[in-house]
Amino acid sequence: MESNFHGDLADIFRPGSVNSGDPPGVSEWQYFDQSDQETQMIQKSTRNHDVIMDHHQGFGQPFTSLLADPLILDQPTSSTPPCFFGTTSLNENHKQSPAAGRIQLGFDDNNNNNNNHNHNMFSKMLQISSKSEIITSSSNNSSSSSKRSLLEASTTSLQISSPRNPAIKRRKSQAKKVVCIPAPTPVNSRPTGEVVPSDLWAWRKYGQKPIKGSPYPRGYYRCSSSKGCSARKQVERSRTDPNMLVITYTSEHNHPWPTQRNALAGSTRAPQPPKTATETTEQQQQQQQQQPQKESIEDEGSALLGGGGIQVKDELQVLEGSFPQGYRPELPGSGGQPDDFFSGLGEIEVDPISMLLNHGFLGGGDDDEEAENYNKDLDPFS
DNA sequence: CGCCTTTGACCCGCGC
DNA sequence: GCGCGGGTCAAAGGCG
Repeated sequence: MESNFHGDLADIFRPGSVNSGDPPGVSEWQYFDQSDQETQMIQKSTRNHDVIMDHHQGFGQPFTSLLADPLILDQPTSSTPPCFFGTTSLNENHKQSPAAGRIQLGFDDNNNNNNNHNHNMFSKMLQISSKSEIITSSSNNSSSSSKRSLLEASTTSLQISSPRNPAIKRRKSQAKKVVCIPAPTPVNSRPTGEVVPSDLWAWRKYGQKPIKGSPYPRGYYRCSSSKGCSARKQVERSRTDPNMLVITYTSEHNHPWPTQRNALAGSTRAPQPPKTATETTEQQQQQQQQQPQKESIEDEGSALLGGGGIQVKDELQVLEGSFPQGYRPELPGSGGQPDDFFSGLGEIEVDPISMLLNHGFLGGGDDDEEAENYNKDLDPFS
């Protein structure tokens, strides 16, 4: 696996069979060189799921550590990853352009499971191919039953393709990684309406643009954990499924994990438009529940990116152990509030500690270097 | 004070 | 070459 590793954003991985001792579907990774992606179209449906991800620290360790991200790896109670992790040089994954990559959402387009985000955030998948459109499995020939079977079979299909020209020449053709995560449901959302699978980086929103053809704007974030860090990401709702958020990572973090989130200073507030400043939490919550589809993505993005809010900061302190290096979904009922977090834990089917243990992050794991680093630097229990 | 979000303007890649 | 549209900049204002 190291032989082909180029160390660039194009290097992607999937569960394979490399390491031993890790939980099934967790340890074994194969990487794909982007140059081969065009011909190495990955389309696989296995009892385990395919996850394509970055091997090195591209986009920061959140990706690197996805090897151990409980959201992505096999869960004892869930079998499909919450989203797709892949690399694409294409800017507009949604654009139905021949040059764009193709993302296929493998979940039921009828949103039959949308209400199950709280309990099965992992029951969705994406496919990427060389044509850039997001299509749901329902748009295929697959019947709803077959789709259901697909989910219930705990399979994940994934297609990845490279851009026509693997060379990174221009901004729009930069290698990117696209992550799709379930958008919040009203029940699962914070008072401001956003889900908080925030990673450990501090992100600062620097722009937002309406995207043509999409009713949802796209938020632009850059890493604020370190000055000069070029890591960026974009957050937008999926057009095909508003319940999914599409996060596109660009560039890499050029700094280690932020052990102290000084960058979050001044961000200890939930992002709220001025008009809602006087609203009570209950009022906001009611509004979110009443109009969940109308909520703007920027709030979610802010939460996703750790862009602000004391909720995020506190969660970082609490959740780092549970979701050490990847995304941390807003837990059911947590509302993003630290006080509610543990109540939300009650709905978790898997003990976070167990998850850590299972993934080798605490104690008995392999001498996984990242796990060690985690234990040193991020383990709140140490 | 420092960092945040917001938002209009500007830049620039890309297709025609 | 032109225009569209995505990406970025930077000023303004807010919050802890």
